[in-house]
Amino acid sequence: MERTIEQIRNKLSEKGLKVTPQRIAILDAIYRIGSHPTADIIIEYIRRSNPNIASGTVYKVLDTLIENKLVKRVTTDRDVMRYDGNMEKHHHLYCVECDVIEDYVDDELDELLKNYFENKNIKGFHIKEFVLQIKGTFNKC
Amino acid sequence: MERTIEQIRNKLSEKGLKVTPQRIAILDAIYRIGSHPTADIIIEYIRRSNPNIASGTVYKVLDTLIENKLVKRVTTDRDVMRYDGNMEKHHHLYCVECDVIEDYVDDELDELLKNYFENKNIKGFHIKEFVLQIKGTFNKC
DNA sequence: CTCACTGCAAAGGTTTTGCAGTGGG
DNA sequence: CCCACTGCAAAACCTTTGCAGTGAG
Repeated sequence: MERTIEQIRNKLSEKGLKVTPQRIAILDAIYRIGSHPTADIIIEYIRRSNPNIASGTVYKVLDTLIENKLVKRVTTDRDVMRYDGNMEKHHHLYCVECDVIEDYVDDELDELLKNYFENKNIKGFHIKEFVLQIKGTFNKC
Repeated sequence: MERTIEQIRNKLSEKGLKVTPQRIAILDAIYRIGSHPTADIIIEYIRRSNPNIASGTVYKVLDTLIENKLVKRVTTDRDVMRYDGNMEKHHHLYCVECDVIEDYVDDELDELLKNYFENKNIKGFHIKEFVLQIKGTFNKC
């Protein structure tokens, strides 16, 4: 995944979005922070270099980025939303100790699930996507 | 899963919890509503027969039930929490159209995943549990 | 230039907290 | 009886919204 400022500008304009400093900063923050940050962590991160960004703006931009498939929400069983800038097909490792969420990419697994459910045919339901949460602990925890 | 009032009383006292009318009502509501309700739906449901229950109480009781493994949080990418009274190992079908979440029990799938990851051995991570979200649409949607 | 975007501040919705009073064991 | 639990109300949070002003194309 390419992530220089120039490449962020390109991603935005490819989607027909105006390339504003705020949008660049938010995408850049998500990429740099890496660990599926909350809106609040993104806001704090950006304010270090750009103290004037409004939190309302961050939420609006995140919605826009999600609509335009540049960012995904990460599902958790907490009530604070977390965001993910990796748009490749992947799953997540959830640490139940420290709340860290790490990407887990595994094409073989996707193939396995796809095949399994093709034969399974759940009645009355049409599958679009799988999201596997792998919960456990990192050794360092 | 047994769910009469008497059985609910037993579940509570087995965990060493005081058997209060509020706790019974909340567990009973979750079982009866079935469809992974929000706290708000639980509160409305209970108030029909017990108008005096405080919403703070419901949240406190839900936390207690979760700590004592009588209820689980359901993972979603929304900011409202949903609750699940089915403590058997199972996964969920998520309808992206109508927000319905339905239980999906499949021991064969659990076996498949268990075996797959036993050989896989993710470095630095110790797996405790899998949660598979199966996203799609019900035919009626 | 113009319309989409931002900043600001207020409002909305959900969940948590503190405390006095109650009731289950 | 006593301590855990409940009701009530306020507060804390996170997120959304409205609007006037700004700036990207």
